[in-house]
Amino acid sequence: MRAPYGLNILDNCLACPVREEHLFCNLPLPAVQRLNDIKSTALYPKSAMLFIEGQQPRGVFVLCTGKAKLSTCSSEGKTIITQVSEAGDVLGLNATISNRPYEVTAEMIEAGQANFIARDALLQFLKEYGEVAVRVAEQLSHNYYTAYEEIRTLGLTTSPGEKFAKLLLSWAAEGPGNGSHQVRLTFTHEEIAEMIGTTRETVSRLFSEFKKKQLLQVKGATLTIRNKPALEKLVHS
Amino acid sequence: MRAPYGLNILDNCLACPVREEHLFCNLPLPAVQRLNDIKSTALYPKSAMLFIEGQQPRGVFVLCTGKAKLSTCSSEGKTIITQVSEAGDVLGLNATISNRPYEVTAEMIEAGQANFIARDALLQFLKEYGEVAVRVAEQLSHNYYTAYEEIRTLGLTTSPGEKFAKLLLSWAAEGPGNGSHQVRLTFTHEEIAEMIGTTRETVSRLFSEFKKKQLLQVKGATLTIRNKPALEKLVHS
DNA sequence: GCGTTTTCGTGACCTCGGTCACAAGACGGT
DNA sequence: ACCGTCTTGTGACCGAGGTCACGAAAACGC
Repeated sequence: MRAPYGLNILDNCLACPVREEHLFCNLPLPAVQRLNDIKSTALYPKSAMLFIEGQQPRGVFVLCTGKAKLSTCSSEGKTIITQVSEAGDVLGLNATISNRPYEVTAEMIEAGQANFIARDALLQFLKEYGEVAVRVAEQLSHNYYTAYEEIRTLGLTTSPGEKFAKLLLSWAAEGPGNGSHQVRLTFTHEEIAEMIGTTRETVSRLFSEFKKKQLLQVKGATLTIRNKPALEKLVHS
Repeated sequence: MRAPYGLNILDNCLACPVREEHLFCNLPLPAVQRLNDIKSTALYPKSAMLFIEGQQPRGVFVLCTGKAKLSTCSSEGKTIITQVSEAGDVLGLNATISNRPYEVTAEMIEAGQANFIARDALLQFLKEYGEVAVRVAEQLSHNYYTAYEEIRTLGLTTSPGEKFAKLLLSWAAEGPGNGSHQVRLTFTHEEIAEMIGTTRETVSRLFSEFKKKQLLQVKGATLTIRNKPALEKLVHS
């Protein structure tokens, strides 16, 4: 099936080749079948908002392809990006389960497909399939861990330099090969600043500084980490 | 039943007068009965550690009375207190569900009773009683919200003054009467500093400053908030 | 191609809050 | 009452990083 944004759409969860890699989708067949019935599939372009902080929860989005950034902002307009979600992540789960407003805004930063499951349908689904409830608990627990990692970064790391090094290492870790030193740089300095809670200028200066120290190299959109041990040392120095 | 630390122990969950007020304990009777069988009750003095960051999860602690602080610390020894738990809270749930090391240290700051449920028994319990799994999901979701609030505080609030004001208001909110302006001050400046991610000296100065500005008053262990609107204004200024 | 908008680099300045140091209370044990 | 330990108050210093300002470079639209 052809679709906009130069992407293919996959309507049938049962035919998803990577289903079993994803915590939430890796369910017994009958459950997947039911899931397939209650979800609605759509493609979202870059910059599309799946939901916005403060909205009443309509349901969850299972990200099938593409990437989304989760952010929250203060009344004065300061924004932090708390997470970048990838394929397999379930967005809006906490809000939907507890029926509280979405605590973040989810915006696509790379076009992709997401399957929406309305709140009522999800709750019914949980009741019918006990194993799904357990899976949801696991997913929530996982989300909590991610949030906790964020707290540790924000609360225990003092200098922007340290946070920046931490971020670079996390990119390297999730890259292909699991220890790759090459990363595609898809964020603006502004966005990076929002991830580590500092200003654009400081991020710019950090890039200069790290380049000068031979810690990294940037060519076009490719970032190469040249001295991983040094970065690691920076983190818990 | 009499017990040490000048406290009474309550062995029987069914006889707990406040059971229904607590998210996790407010279960159907058969489930409570089962819960009562698998838990083991103990009293903990002030400074007792329920579990320590990094330990393999043994199980969860349901706090019945008393208070516990949850904290995490960096390799360099910097510590942040992420939460102060009270009666009804379930500690160590995330680690236990996902079988990852406890992400925080739980230390009693006020002596009290806690019911321990071993991991195996808890998982078995969840399987047998579907409604408990849902309750666990709700609890996890609630934990997540708390964590998120922490992230917002750490990430979006710039000045220590603002965080301090926020903390004071949160104390006022959870005090008796829900809008009480009188709070018992049970923390040292050092601990407060760890809650808002600053230094002891800064907390001391903030107290002086806020007293001078007539925002609050301290007499013995009683803290009185004298100008709540001004504090609120400080928070999202 | 060219004009517009977004993103990036860098210098100058200055404030806030961290660090160090030391003294004064508070509290508890004997 | 005396002494040791823990907690609190405050001054002096200083440096990292936020803010402002401006120009260069890159990306985008047509």
